Amino acid sequence: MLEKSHKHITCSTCSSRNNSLLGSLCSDEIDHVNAHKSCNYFKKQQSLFLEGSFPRGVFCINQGMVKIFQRGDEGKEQIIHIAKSGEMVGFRAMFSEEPYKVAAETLEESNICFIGKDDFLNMMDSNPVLRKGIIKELSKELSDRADFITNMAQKSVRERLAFTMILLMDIYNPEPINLSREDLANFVGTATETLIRLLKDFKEEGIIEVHTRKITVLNKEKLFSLAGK
Amino acid sequence: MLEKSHKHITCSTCSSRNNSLLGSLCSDEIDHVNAHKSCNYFKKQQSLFLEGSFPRGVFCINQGMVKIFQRGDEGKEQIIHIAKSGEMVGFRAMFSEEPYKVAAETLEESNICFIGKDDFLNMMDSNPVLRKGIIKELSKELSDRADFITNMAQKSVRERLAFTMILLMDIYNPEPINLSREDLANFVGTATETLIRLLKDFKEEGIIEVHTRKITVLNKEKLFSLAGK
DNA sequence: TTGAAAAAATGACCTTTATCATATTTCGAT
DNA sequence: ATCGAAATATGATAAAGGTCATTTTTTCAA
Repeated sequence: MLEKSHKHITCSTCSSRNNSLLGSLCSDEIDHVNAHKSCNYFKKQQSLFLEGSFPRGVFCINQGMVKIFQRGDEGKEQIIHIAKSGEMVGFRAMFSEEPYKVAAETLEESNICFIGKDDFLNMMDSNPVLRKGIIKELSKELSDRADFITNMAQKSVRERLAFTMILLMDIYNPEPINLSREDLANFVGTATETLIRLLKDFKEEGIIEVHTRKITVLNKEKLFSLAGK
Repeated sequence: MLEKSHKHITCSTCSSRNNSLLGSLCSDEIDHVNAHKSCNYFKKQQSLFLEGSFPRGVFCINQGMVKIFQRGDEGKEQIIHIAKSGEMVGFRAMFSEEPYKVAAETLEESNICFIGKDDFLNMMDSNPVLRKGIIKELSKELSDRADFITNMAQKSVRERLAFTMILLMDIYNPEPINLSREDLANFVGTATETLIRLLKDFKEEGIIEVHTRKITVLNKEKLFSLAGK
């Protein structure tokens, strides 16, 4: 259920919170966040923050999908991550006290809450569980990005597409993957034309099924063996 | 001055500590670390930890260089980072409570201290400045890796080599860059032969000067413009 | 419902870079 | 100082994937 207005989403009953970094908050803290946050409805392709801007707080995805990306020299996007319900985005640069090096934009209409920087940092100071959760999250993402780099450096586009589809399958599960060809190409790190050709191959090999933008994985095992994992 | 034995290196007088994450420690804490750490002399190409092993503490580089890398499917290394004096390595996976996804190995003979996991985690609990420093460091590295990914995805090998040389120049400064062609190739993410050919080009264009393994940058500006930054 | 614009698909071509083979130089142990 | 092994260098070739041009399909607003 998507709230189309700016209606308030109550943290204490937010189903996305349980498996999020804020799952550890006690009811007092939840109430405090609830009182200090703002809730917003985002249209498709609406920006949360831009490369170069300064972090003013964190975004908490109640419902929807957000792409985190960088723009390369010729304006081509490189998607670094796709965040879904329950994830928080925008806090990395907040800690490093630097302007954002990445941008964030919704991939579909979304309900996203915003917690101000000070509120969030205070919570981190007073809540060791939250703090540990965040440190753990940052560390995990560092690992993921190391894998990403190694994949980029050593794998063919075909292998990377297989790898990316496995990631996306988990993110979109149980729905089919739903991304434009261009976004998909920008996640895999290839030209849109090349991506389209490879999708056709995968389709012909019975690995996936495609209905316009919606991609369903039919043969997960084959995908794993292609990705070389 | 390199200690070739296992002689103790005293934290309170360690010159590498000032600009390190441990710079914020008070003298009591320093004494505690000093009493609980171990110091080791590492030969060239000696391993600190392997991919797949479980973190037991953190390594603190007093003197020397350490490469952090992953091994791809065909055994080819992808270097993710090169750490120098003052840097700490091995703590990322410690937080994420997972086995190491990267390995660490000295590039030259080094003096490296080791602080056990419990000692380190206790320090983090009791020292907010250290904690903030670590969170900031993790966040910065996440940014750096986003840049790394975008570079890999969108830039030519030549551009990436320029970018990598700028990084290495800062790491090795004021010494010349001193890496095997293979390590250099594994950092840039290319084949060793391709790297050698590009080095030759850079040499002919007067951008660098090469004496066997030692590479000196002659034209930093050109390097910047090549790297597209 | 339709028409224009955006997205997806296809084809032809060409550049970049990997791979394999081999020669040359440098290094390190005796 | 010398020999053998490892590292570096170079050449030839092939393949992967990018680019540009064009067509087809889909989407979305009037």
